[in-house]
Amino acid sequence: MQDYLKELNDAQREPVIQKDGAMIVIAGAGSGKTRVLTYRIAHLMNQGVDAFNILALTFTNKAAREMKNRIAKIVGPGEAKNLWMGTFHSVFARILRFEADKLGFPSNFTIYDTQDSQRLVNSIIKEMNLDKDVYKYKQVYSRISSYKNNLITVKAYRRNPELQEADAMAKRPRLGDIYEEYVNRCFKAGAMDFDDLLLKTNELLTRYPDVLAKYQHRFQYILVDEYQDTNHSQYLIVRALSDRYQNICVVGDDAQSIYAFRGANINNILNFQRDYDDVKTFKLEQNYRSTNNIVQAANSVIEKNKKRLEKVVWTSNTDGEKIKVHQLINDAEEGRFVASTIFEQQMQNQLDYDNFAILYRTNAQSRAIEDALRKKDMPYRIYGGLSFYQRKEIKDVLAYLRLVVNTKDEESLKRIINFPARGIGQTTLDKLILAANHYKRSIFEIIENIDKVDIGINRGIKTKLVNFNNMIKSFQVVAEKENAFQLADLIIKKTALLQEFKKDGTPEGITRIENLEELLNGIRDFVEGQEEADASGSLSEFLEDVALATDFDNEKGDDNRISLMTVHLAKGLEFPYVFIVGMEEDLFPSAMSMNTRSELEEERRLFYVALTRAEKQAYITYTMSRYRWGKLIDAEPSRFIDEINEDLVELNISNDSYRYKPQIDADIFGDIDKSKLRQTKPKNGTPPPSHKPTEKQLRKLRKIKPSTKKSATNEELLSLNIGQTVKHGRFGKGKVLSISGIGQDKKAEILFNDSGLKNLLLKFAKLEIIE
DNA sequence: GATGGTTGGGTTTTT
DNA sequence: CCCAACCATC
Repeated sequence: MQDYLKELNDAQREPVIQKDGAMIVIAGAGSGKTRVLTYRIAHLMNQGVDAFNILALTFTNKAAREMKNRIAKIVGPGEAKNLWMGTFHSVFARILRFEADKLGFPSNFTIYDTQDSQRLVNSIIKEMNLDKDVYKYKQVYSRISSYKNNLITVKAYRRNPELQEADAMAKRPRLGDIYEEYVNRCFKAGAMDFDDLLLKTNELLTRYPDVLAKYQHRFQYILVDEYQDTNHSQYLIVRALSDRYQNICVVGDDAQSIYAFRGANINNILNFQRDYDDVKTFKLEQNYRSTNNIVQAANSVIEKNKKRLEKVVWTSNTDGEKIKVHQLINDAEEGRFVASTIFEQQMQNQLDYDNFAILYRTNAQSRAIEDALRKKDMPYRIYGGLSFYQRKEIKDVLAYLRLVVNTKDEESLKRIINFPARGIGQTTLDKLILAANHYKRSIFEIIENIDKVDIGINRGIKTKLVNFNNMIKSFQVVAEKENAFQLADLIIKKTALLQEFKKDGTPEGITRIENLEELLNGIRDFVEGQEEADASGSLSEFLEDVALATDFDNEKGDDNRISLMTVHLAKGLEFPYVFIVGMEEDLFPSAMSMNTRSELEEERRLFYVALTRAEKQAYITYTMSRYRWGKLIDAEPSRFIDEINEDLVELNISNDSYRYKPQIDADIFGDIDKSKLRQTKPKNGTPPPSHKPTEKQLRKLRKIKPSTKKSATNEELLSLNIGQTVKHGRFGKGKVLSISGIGQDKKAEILFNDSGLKNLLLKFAKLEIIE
């Protein structure tokens, strides 16, 4: 029964069996943190704690789901079902729906995403006739967001002269007014933004002691993962809920705190000992994930940070390969290098593509990589970036659904009132908004009563508004008796959204149509899943799932693909082979994060996270120039590369790359893209910028040993015949069964005596021909 | 007054 | 490169 305890080392077991009280687990990268959390929960249940009384806050919903499945295997599926697990946002959104009336919100409140919020801020700035060059909506929004995350309500802001002065100094004295109007408008729209899900939870728990008591009693054991990335608002929620029983277990790693930009407060983890009585501290320092070289390289980097908790991560794993650093001429070459290296590794070692991850600092970098992978027909999946649900066509359909559920949802209404075009333009909309603000009603209520109010529009437009109203009303009737899938299907047909996208006929239009189909499938899956689970399957639940879904939540099971994502998204994940690309000054570390020491330290932690994702091998690449906003920009290697203990690095600066030589390997695959060639060719005869290696690089360069190849030459291998016997470094002796492909693409199916049947690309396979 | 084409300004990281 | 804002056209 308790066999699972044997699967833990001593350090891991201690926090698992420590049942009560406050405890913090400082868990180094790859030290089995998830395992500890999982087993701790299972162990609590085995000791008689009811699943209903356990709350586990994780970083992604996917992490929660996986943990739940693992727990179910130990304690049984029926029990595990009742666990409360999920992200802060999704857990408290659920609680807020239940208690919404206390805060004056409808229980089917809409969740505004960042775009909705920013658009609202933008229209408020316009309505207030403020200078849009001074009041930049994105900046204003991020200011509001940070107030909310620090629990500075409008009231608190008004009471705080320092903050007001700071905004006045930044020439934005009206920021408080915008903030106030924004909050009012969200309230009127029956909408909460991401930050509200935490802020309003705090409000709920503070204003209603009985509600607080209820949830304190309910959540007798609380666990928080990735505690280093909690912000003040989240911190206060955890404190409040755990205050009664003080059975709180937080897990985190200060070295992996990378979300300060969205309000995460590293002091939450640094000061945990002060916040609770009699805190037990545990440390997990043994890394099971990575080779010793990777662990030591990561250690040598993070050492440069001043603000750290005492902790030494070590491993008993083998040294493995060194960190391989490669310099490339530009971002296109970088993409090609990564693609062919993966291809080579994959063929040589017969690996699946899902062993590889490509990590970058900014989403924009994915493009060059994608191009390279697509050309070689290598399967990949991009996480994050513009997520599926943020795409225009998807948001359009969702806006209809959102409006049906909550007609007060102003942002959805604005989005679709004239899409597809039905002759209700900006001027009409402005008048509607004016009237809505004047009568203190929602825009939709004005439309409903368009006959009774005079807002200065002509008959023709009035008719159009009445038609719009009738259409939404008819959708509502359908929503009453049919499920979400049938409604969405009807909306797409009735509004002629499909035709709208069909008529442009461009490839983008076609993907949009495909996306709409995928959305419908997604809704159908949701509805069916809910029916199976005997859940209500309501439309608003679907919309909530969608609003809070991370990209990992839509994982399609058996994918064998290369993963592409930002370093931020890679936190908590691991891959045998990791490529960290774009390691350049101003990119990683980002140019925006080099002003203060603490910002730079966060970038360094980010690099630490990137390195420690790798199990077997980490590659780092940087370019000498890259396209940024369509312009070629000179680049310099990142300072972080130099910070890795140089004994653990293998620096590869090919001499070739100093001469201009595009398409190094394109001919191998016979797929030269001429448009790209033209693009990279130096214009008006100017030679590309020359880059001389720095002194330090040269020193490292000299250390690189020449590669010792004794395998057969390319030509010999390409003329390999069926029946010949060959020897491979890892697979041993084998016989060629068949040959496929032509030229450089030639592959051989080889039956190895010990390793079985393998399919090798001859170009890369280091084979010795025996006979 | 709505619509569609063009331009110009901004671009870190995410729930 | 992508989106908001502006301008000319119907």
